[in-house]
Amino acid sequence: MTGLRADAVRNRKRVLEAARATHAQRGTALCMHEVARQAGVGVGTVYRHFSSRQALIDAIAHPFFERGLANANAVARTEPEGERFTRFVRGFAEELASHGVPGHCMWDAPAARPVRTELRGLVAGFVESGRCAGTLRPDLTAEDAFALLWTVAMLIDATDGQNPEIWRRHVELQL
Amino acid sequence: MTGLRADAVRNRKRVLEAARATHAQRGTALCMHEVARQAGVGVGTVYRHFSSRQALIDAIAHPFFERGLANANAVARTEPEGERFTRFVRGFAEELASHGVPGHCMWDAPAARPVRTELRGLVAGFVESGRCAGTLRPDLTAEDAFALLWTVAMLIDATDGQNPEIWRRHVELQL
DNA sequence: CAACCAACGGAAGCGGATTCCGTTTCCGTT
DNA sequence: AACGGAAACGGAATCCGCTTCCGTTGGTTG
Repeated sequence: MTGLRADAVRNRKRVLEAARATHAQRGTALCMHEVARQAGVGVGTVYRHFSSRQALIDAIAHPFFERGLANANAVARTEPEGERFTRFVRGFAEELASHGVPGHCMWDAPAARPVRTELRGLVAGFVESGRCAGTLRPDLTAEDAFALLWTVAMLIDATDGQNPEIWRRHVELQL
Repeated sequence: MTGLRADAVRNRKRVLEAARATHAQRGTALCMHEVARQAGVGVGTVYRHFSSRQALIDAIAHPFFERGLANANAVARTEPEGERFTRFVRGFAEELASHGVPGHCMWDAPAARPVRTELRGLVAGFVESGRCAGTLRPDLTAEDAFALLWTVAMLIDATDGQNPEIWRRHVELQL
């Protein structure tokens, strides 16, 4: 019982689907009326469920964050200490590229706040492990690591998934 | 003789000045009417001289590119081979940060095309020198170097000149 | 089944870029 | 010096997308 009326639940789902579809072809340039039309609802309805364009985009990106977090946890559990950071970064980059999520959402989306915090903790752990294991330079901070993730995300955004060469090399050079 | 009428020359200059002023306080969020008002001309005039908002921003960024190029040339002339690339990157970053130019202009602006090409050549040279001198890893390509410059620019943009710590560390880590 | 209120739809409002065209200003010519 | 046409100008009008508002609809509950 979410407290939402049945039709509201249905519409919310439709809007999200339409948004994903539109986002898949228009990217972040999706437009609210278009989404509404495709969902078969009025714009007002889109706005009741997602308070702004950005909020909608954030919502689209959300499952991606979840997955990123799950990955990080898996890495923390299964990878050897020295490899955690590098494996995580690679996985993160691949996922980002194949998913077409605008990288900046990751850092801006209020919705992603808790995920981000948790991720930050995990990454800090990876960095620490890597330093101890001697596979990462000893002066690398968690901040640096996050900045690195950020640049990777931006690079992927910018090349729009095309040209995997460029960002793959960037990732490898860094590591 | 530019072929431009005297008033056109005068107005173009005024518009550019107003645009710089507005850009200085509003950043890339500058608005065409505001610029027009401040220049004491109509919006139509702004558009005759700069075909779009983006074109205007590019124009503002132009002197910065020129300076970057001049710097690169200076570096090529005066710095020891092994230091060229790192010195250039540092200078470039500092300039970018203090000038408040949106980094992406550097890469997108059609106006910056020739500058970009020339810069690319110079940077390729720096990379080559650095590799020969043994101060850069031997597998670093000119492409990589450009990607690196790009990420630095983006990082600076993102922190908006604030937080020099972050990007300075990023630069140093890379080098 | 009636009454209430959550949800809906989409027209209207708004802000900012861009266009259009009637008016004004320059400048080479006579 | 004054004429005529090309070059520039100004700014109202248009376009476009996000967001708000409010009258209507139709689930839900007693």
